[in-house]
Amino acid sequence: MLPRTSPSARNAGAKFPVLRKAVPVFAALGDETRLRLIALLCAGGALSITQLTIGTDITRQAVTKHLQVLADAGLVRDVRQGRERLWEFEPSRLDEARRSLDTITEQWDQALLRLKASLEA
Amino acid sequence: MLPRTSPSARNAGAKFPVLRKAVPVFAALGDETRLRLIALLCAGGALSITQLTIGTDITRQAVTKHLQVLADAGLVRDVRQGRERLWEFEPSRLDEARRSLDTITEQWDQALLRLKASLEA
DNA sequence: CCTTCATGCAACCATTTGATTGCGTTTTTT
DNA sequence: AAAAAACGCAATCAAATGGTTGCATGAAGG
Repeated sequence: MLPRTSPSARNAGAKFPVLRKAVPVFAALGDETRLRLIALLCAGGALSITQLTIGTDITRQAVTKHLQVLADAGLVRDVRQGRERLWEFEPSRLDEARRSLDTITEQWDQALLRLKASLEA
Repeated sequence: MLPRTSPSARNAGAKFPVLRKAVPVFAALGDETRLRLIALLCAGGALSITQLTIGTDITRQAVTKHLQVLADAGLVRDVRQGRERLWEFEPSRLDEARRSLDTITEQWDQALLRLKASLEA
């Protein structure tokens, strides 16, 4: 394996810095519990940990950890208010993620166009 | 914890079946190696496992496993050709994922509008 | 035929992840 | 001041994940 001739690996790797940045966001969204949290915060404004725990079958600490993952990905933000800690949705990173998907789709469409052109030539 | 009164948990859970379907797709995209594979297949057409391994610092078997994850998420498809197994990008699930992000953003925008309306009232 | 190239399969390993329990701290509330 | 509510921290644990090595298989090519 690993032949020294590299047929079609064209400088791949440092090719998509934008995509790279979206990795933690996708990872954070790739969990049912976390997607549910996002959906809740997105529709219901700022909610506390206790409120977000209600209706789930996991503990408050588990919810806390998921919120931390979402916060690390920049998808939510916490606001301390008295003895409560309210969490709210932060849409900017999600927009970036969607633009990443757009980029991939564009690459794909352009590849299809090139293929089509080469067939017609 | 877990007070029996459920303040703002409004029937959450079975509320977003569409989002639920996107979970494995996001999970598959939430890895740098796999995003790189997607980008390669997206730009370069069908490639073999050996070709996809070139330029990486991981083994062929590791690449195989990542391809399997992508295939389970419906993001890639394999086509056997002689002794080679070519992998190609499959755009439909990615489109679904983008629509999921759109749904979340729409929910958010509507929530903002409701908030604005309630403030003006 | 025999070699080579591309892949498949299985065992194995370290780390990460999702979740728990127990206890301590900080605000409210009475 | 004392009780309760909301939360933080740390230890712990099982399962999933990402990766490896070793060997078997299957198709091309000389």
